[in-house]
Amino acid sequence: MARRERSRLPAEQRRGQILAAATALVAERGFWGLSMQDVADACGLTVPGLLHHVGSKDGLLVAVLEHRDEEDRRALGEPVPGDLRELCAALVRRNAGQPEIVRLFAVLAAESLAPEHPAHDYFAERQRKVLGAFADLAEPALARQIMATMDGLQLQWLRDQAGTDLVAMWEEAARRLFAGRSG
Amino acid sequence: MARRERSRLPAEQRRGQILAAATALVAERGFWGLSMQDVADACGLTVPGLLHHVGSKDGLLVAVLEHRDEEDRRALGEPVPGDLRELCAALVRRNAGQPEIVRLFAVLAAESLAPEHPAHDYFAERQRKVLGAFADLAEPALARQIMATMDGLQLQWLRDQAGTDLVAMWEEAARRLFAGRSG
DNA sequence: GTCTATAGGACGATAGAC
DNA sequence: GTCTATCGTCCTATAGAC
Repeated sequence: MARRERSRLPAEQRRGQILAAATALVAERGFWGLSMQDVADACGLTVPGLLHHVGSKDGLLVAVLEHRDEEDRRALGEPVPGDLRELCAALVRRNAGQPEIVRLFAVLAAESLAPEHPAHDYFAERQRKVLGAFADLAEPALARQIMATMDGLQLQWLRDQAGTDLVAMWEEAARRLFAGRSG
Repeated sequence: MARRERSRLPAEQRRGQILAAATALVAERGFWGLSMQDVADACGLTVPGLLHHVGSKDGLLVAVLEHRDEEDRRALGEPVPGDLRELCAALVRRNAGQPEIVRLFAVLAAESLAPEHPAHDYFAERQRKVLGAFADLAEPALARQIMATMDGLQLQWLRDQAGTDLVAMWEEAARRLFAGRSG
């Protein structure tokens, strides 16, 4: 009866492991389809062991999203372009290198349209922020269209990842979006 | 012990009732989050009663999607515009009147990115068809951008349905998309 | 920090009666 | 066409030992 060897890790390190595993599984199944058992297995933990760290299933999702926000703040610690076209290009280049994260957000963004979804408020606020940031650099309608184009192209790209290049698709789209402007 | 009055319906009528209930619940929760119990309750049936009609949970999803395709074929029985800009405007006007259906597709489109999702192949094929149809009337890159814009604007619209007008958002976007053309 | 044990349900599906 | 009864599995969460 060989039982899986379990190691005792420092809390911070274990937390990182849990968030990585949960990110992958939420991207794959969404939140409704996520099972705490699967997350625990992926970490070599039992379910109560997992719950010790995150409190509840909802707590796990919150932790994943907060962790992403931290990473984003760190990555954009680089000088943020004041030019909207360059800012978008930077965002797209970054996303093209982390399809799993893009998928996490794509799946949760759709799932969380339901008002009682635990990430509903998070994504409502996120949309408000992104549109606001873009609208500081362009007219509001263009801001909406830019956000829509990025989201839509990402979905296409995730669906047939074989033969598509997200960055190239965006460059081509940007040419039309920014046609009547300086950049 | 008051038990819910249950009626015995002709199969075809019952099927319509089931598909309507399932459409609403899948739009709300996605496929992973859908419970056969909830569908059965909404129809005044027990779960085995429901399964008699749809075979399995996967079978129910297939039936919902096939039913949508039929409805779409019927609705576009109208003369289909040969002009891409007019075709898109017609699609958007139609979608603006049925947010629940738009949400059904938005949620399933994201969820089905996972290869083992029961609707994965359906949505891969759907993207192929839509891009193909658009590309018959415009260059391929523009076709991608148009589809992306429609999908992305719909997500924004579903998220803050309070104060946004899908048709107006699209018209504004179309002006930029079709800027260098005849229409 | 992680475990065992367990509570207490919900799940999808089947068998067989009516 | 719908039911009751039931199976076997999965689920989140808690209590308490180590």
